[in-house]
Amino acid sequence: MLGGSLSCKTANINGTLLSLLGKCKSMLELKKLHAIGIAFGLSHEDSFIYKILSFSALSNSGDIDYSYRVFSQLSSPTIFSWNTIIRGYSNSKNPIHSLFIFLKMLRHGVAPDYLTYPFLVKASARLSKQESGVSVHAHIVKTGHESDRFIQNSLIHMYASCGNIMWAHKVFDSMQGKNLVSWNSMLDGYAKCGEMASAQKVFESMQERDVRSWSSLIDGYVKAGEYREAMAIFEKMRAVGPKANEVTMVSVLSACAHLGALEKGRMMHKYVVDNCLPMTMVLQTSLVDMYAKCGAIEEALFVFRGVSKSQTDVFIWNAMIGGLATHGLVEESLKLFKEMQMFGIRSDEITYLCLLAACAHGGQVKEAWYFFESLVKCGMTPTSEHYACMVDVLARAGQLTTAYQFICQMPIEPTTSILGALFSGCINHRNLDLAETVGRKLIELDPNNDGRYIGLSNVYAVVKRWDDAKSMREAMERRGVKKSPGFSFVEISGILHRFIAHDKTHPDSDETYSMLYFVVCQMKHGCRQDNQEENLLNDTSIEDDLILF
DNA sequence: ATTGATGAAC
Repeated sequence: MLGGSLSCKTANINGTLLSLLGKCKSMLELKKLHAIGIAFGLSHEDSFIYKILSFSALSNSGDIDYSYRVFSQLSSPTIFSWNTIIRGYSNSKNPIHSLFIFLKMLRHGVAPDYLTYPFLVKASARLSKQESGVSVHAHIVKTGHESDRFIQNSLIHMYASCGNIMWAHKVFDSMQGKNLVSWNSMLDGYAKCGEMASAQKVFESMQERDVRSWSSLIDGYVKAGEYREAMAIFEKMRAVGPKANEVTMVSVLSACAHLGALEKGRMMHKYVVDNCLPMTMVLQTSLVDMYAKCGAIEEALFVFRGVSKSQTDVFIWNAMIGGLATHGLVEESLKLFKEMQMFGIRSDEITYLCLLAACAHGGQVKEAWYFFESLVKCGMTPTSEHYACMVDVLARAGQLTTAYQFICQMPIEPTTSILGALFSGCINHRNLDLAETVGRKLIELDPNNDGRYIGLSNVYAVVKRWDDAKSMREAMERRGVKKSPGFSFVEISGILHRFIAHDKTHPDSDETYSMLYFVVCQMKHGCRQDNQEENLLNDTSIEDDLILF
């Protein structure tokens, strides 16, 4: 009788705690409720433990490691508890832990069920670890779960994420009753691998398309560098497709950024606001990046300043620091770096790359050395890009010998970007002997890059070694290296204009070229517009410059 | 209780 009344009281407390846990918002609250539960002897009550596990493993404000500590104290966890932990880790920063827990589970003699596998496959996908994905797949076959639609969909995605489109397709083809997720996973797989013709085909054969189908296609075009196509698909989506969401807009903004399409970018920003799309951190980063890349650094700063700094991550700081750096606002970018440290945001390799780029733009050699050294001091390993940036700093500043020595004592083999930076420096500072050595090495390393032959040929042309210049062009032709024309875009009143080097087909071509001469002339002499052509014709050094740049 | 998407530097 007495036991009965006690357990009745516990049941009441349990009920109250369960409903409070349902409204829980933070780990702090959860821990308080957990403590109360333990005090009232509920630490072995299944429903109570499940709530604790699920919140800490799955909610956005959760803490999977806390969840795991609670889990470890259970003497014989149910399959639900195992799955919760595996699921939590599959979404975490360390998806590999899902696989460790899976092993533990097998050793405990607990059989995974149809819900365990999608999480394990997802963990492998997020790790891009095909080997582990295949092991999990083998378990799936062995335990007879091969025809589960959720499992098949996650397998398609996993193989596609690992770059194995063939196997993704095999699973897809074997499926009975494909649904939208199956089609989207296949489409996204092709888009991620840059096989846009196939992605487009899948997209067109789909019976039904949702916002993810459209977003995957747009993002595929963006990743493939086909920004105009991406924008065209977005316009089509606006006309006949579902409403875009914040993920779609991230890809679209990236396309605008690469095109330098400021007006379009502003319109996309307006689209986000007008449609009340959630202003996520990722979206804000894309906006900052878009404005910075389109030359609207003030607007980039405006968006950046509007972000509540308590929620920032390293991405948005890097975008802003990098944006300021490319705008030549070196002081500001270094100041922002200090601010970032004040907010306790840990800088990473990319931050240092941005800082080194800033130094390259501002000619700050001393600061560059400082950053390069602190990168190493912070326990990071400089990548070839860091070396390339450092060489760029030295080469731009004319310290060609130092740059050369720096390259010689690197622990890695010089890449083409490292030597390319030195090569440009040699040309800019007219060290044509070193330019020749480096240029020849570059061609040896990268015989299919047309720019290297042309660059070296131009060097010979400047020193009037016409035969050598010619032989460079011939070597290029002999090896079948295709000349890819340089081009750029400029956006005027929302219309994108493309300029190809030496192309004169644009209706305003004459005017453009006369402006170009004017600008070059001004840079050279600060001369006035009325005698520009005369000046230009009389000055052969301008021709040298036009050849070299 | 399950599956599918997005950001920074070159």
